[in-house]
Amino acid sequence: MPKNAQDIFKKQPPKRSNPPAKKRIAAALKILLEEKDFNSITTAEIAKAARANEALIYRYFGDKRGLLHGVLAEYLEESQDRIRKDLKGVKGAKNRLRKIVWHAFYTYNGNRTHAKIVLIEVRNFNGYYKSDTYQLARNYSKMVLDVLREGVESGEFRQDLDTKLARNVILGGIEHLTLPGLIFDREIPPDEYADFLMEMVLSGITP
Amino acid sequence: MPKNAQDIFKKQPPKRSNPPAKKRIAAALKILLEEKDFNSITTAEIAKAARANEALIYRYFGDKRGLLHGVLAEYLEESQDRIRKDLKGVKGAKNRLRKIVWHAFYTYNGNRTHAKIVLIEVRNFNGYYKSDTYQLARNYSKMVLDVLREGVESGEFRQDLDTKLARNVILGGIEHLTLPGLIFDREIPPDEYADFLMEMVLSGITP
Amino acid sequence: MPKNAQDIFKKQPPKRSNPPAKKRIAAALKILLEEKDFNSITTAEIAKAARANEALIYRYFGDKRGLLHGVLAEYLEESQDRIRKDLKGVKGAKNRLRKIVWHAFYTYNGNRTHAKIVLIEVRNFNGYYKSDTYQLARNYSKMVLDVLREGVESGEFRQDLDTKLARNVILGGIEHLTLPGLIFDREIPPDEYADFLMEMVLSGITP
Amino acid sequence: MPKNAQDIFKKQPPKRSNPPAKKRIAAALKILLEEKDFNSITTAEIAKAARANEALIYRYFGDKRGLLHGVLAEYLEESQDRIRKDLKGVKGAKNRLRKIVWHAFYTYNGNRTHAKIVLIEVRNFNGYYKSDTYQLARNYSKMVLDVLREGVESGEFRQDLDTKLARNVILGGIEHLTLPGLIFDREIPPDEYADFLMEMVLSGITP
DNA sequence: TATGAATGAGGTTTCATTCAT
DNA sequence: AATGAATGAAACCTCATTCAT
Repeated sequence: MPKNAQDIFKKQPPKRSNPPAKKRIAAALKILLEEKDFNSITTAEIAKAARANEALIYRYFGDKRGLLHGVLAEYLEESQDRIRKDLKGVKGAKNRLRKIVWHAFYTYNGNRTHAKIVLIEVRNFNGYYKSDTYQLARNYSKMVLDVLREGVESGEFRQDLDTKLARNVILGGIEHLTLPGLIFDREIPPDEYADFLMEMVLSGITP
Repeated sequence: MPKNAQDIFKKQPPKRSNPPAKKRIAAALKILLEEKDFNSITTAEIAKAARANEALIYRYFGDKRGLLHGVLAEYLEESQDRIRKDLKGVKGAKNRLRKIVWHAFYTYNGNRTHAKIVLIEVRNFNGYYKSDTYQLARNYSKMVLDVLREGVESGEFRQDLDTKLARNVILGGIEHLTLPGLIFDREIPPDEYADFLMEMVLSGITP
Repeated sequence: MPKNAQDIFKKQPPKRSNPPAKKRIAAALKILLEEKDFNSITTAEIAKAARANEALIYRYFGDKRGLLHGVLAEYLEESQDRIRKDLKGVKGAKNRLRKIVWHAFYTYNGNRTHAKIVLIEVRNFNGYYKSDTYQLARNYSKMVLDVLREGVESGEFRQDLDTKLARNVILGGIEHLTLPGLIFDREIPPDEYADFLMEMVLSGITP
Repeated sequence: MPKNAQDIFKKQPPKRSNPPAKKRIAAALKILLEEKDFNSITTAEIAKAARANEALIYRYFGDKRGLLHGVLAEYLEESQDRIRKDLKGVKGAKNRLRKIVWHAFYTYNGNRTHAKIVLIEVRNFNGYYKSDTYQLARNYSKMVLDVLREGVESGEFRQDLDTKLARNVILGGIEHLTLPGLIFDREIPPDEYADFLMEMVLSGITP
């Protein structure tokens, strides 16, 4: 969004009322999500935490659910940007795959809110799988698939590998390993989990 | 409208011999929990499903949360009874431990509602860890601890084993393995998971 | 001293047995409808006027619209009962038709709220034409049709009369004549209007 | 749906002589009034349809109601100009009266929005009868009165005619005949209705 | 002239809970 | 033991209107 770019150059020191309510609202939800689940957070609470008028939630995000999607979309964009950047220097399908997987654990570990939204909150919503946000979420899935295909082409992975199936196993594995840490509020060690998952998967993937 | 259904029960002579409303209410909640989470179930819904008056929930269980605890307590008693019975003929700490662990997976797999309450719903409540129900839940934890101590005494397990820590690892492992199956509604194979967990744990426990 | 008559109508704080809130709510809406249109009446206003809790509107009538339908249904039943009773002694299709038409004007004139609901408010609602209340409203239409058919059989009306069309003309005429009086709050003289409409219609109907 | 309204004002070429926002706002309301009643139209909707900022409604028209009055005033001026023009060549009180009456039906039939505002929307507002717009609306009433007086003077109408009363009867008749067509969205045939009304009125007026 | 941001008051509706009998 | 009636608090959401620029 060009809005972001503008804001960087805006005069921020002089006036305190500069951060627009939209940002404050999104930020407020993020903070509140650390403590309770989305359904038990009220719009009044969000507005109060954001020092914004309740109606602005509806102006900016359509409705309460839209706000959650908005927050998720932000997270997804950020993390996918970071992955793409980090992936730049990495050569070889295995290495790239490990980087991607590691990134998932790393992100989920460092940003529990992001993790909770993706793995728990959003699944309740009917419309989610038709939403724009879901399309964003699929980018990640696409990255994994692409790397798998690369690996098959380069000979790093089995020629007869069913890449889509393999992708599902990998994504399922990530969820599998992340969830307990998320719910019971324990560490989700990225290196350990990434190694574990890679080891499991590679023994079935590599030729 | 289900008014008709109610009337059937209403017009009965003041003789008490039918299944009391208390049981019907608990049963109703169990059924409803199969489909939605506790917070989205309303007391009106419960009462209707139980063909009971809403106020009876409060007479019998104090409040909505009390009802959940009541249901959980029932489940816990049942399953702990079953474990104790099943454990009768089993000799040896390892065997007994495996039985206990297997039972957990078996119960969670067969009774998702039980699993959900224990692993998800109940954790939201502040008072839970001071409740009677929590004491019941600790019995299970106690069983594991006792078996571990037995094993240490009998020499089946390492003499220097920190039994409390080991218990936590085991209970954590059970949760760990159960949760994804629960959330994503997949199978929780008791034998496979019990074997897996025992193998992992034993290599660290046995002398 | 015996309790004075006033107590019957006044609110009786110590003991209940008041007319139940459901009735008070319906009555309150009726009164409010005399002064403003349905959309500008708030549920809070209704509840206050009924000295009842706002939530009871939803318990008893489902929603605000349901309340309007409830009130209308009451009116329809009352007035149709009265027509049927009044029609008992009347012989001859013409006479019966006049009685029915006269009744419409008489009812609309005496009960502006009834008239407003039927002729104005209810038409905005999408579901109306599929509602039970609409079926009730059709009874009236059915009465007119039946009388027209009687008249055709008895020879009072033309043998080749399209009774359905004639019914529509008559009902349209009633609305046509009623509306201005309704909107501009003028008299809707039943005799005069009934005569006028009958004369217009009969000259096209009689053989 | 109001989407249509938006499209009407689609991206216009960057001509500088654009109709200013004030006109676009008034035009937008006119279009929206064809589909829903004034109360269900939101200022946001109006602004969007007009591709104007919501606040401009307040700059140009004071408030939402002021906008309605503005639109009505426009209509009234247009139609009264037309009447005056059409009346130029017409001789004789009867003929002039018929022309005026005919014009009312003609205008109402061709411009439902105009009709709705005059006959329905505006009557809810308390202040209306003290507003400038109401004074405009009285011009029409004045025209009728003037023609009646002319007729009395010229001997075309009874010498003892109560012209004010007669005016009311005529205006009432126009409303009487217009409303049903308006509400039930049927034709309002100007010739037929004008003839009918004139005939009714004249037989009581002519000496 | 025009705008984006913000707001307060109020809308309908839901729900856990209590009370009188 | 059981019920129907009632309730208060809060939920999500809408809208006309104002303000700073």
